[in-house]
Amino acid sequence: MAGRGRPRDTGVEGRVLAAAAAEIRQGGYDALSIDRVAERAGVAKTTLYRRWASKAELVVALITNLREEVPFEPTDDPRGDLTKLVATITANLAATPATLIADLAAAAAREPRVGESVRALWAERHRAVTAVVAKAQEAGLVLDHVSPAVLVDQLVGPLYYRLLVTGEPLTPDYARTLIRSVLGPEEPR
Amino acid sequence: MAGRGRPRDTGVEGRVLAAAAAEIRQGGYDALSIDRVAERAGVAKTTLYRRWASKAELVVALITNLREEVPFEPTDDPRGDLTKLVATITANLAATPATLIADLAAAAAREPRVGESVRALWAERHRAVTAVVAKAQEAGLVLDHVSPAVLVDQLVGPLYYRLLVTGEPLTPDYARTLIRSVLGPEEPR
DNA sequence: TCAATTACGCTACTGCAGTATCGTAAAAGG
DNA sequence: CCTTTTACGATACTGCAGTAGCGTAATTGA
Repeated sequence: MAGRGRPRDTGVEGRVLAAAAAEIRQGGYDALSIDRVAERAGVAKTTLYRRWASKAELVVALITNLREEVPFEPTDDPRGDLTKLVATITANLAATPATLIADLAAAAAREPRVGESVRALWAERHRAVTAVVAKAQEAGLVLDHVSPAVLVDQLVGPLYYRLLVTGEPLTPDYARTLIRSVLGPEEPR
Repeated sequence: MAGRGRPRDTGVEGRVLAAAAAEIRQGGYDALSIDRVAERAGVAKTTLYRRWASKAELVVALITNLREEVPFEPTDDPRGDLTKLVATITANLAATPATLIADLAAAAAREPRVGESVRALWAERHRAVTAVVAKAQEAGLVLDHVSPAVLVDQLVGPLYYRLLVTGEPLTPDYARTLIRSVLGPEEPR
């Protein structure tokens, strides 16, 4: 398995990601300078580019790395599940600087590889939301003519729309409003 | 009105915008280089920066300039109006390179002034959609508990979500699906 | 005519992402 | 031991956005 030549320094990746994390925490995407990260990690810039093809790919790797997957356990209350999921996504987005999301989206649009990575980041959550929506539909909470995939877009899309386009705040209340708009007002049991 | 010193060269703005338009048409936001635009317009780079504070502001001015306002005339068929509006927005977005939208969103997140300009660009359309949605609600096509503003987000947000996040295509069919999802299947008269 | 004021062009600069080149270090295989 | 192979560090470079400084052109007011 190990090739012929000099082996890769296994410490590089960790040191670079740590340095990058420290830099991006204070100042977002722009403030992260490849030169500074390399110096901070004690690594040559060229070595850094041997691991990640671009700044965007480094940032995606960084986020993938930081991200702790919170596995979602569906209960038998689809409405509650959906509310919780959307609230979590809203809170995560609200806690992330808009510039970071926007810059990643821009990089994703430019570089196909980054696009794939970003989509892979969201795939799991997207699946979770879709599953819960489908379950809600089975439970009769959603009209039959609605496609679950489209409904997911109509729940999550507005969050990005607010964050990236209108600039309106992402509040927990807005998340609840989105759910209500789709599922109707809550009925007392 | 005219100040004391040397008057501004009134031709600069037009020449720069024309040069910028020519550059951005082939290659998008990235390919637009301020240096090249300045040279092409026969204008010093510093003069260019005296008119627009950043590349993003120049691009916003460019788009504002190119944009021909298609005034929307509402009929007495809210569903038809809404379908038409969303279809138009979808077609416009689909025809615009994703990188341009994403880069503008990124610039808007970074520079407040650009954010205002971008939002001003969309304000008119946003108002038009909101008005039609409100009319649809009066006509009984939308349930009462739904807020028009939120419904607009749920119609337009998914378009940006697809364009910037999931990368899925923006087809006319998708626009129709969005409408159906919100207003229900079309009822034959 | 002359000073003040404002705009312009020009040159030079910083910091940035990304690339190319080259010498050298560390491993494997002969 | 020696060659091959791969990784690394260092330096230097390009093109970019944006800024600073300066000399000069064009206008107004005295």
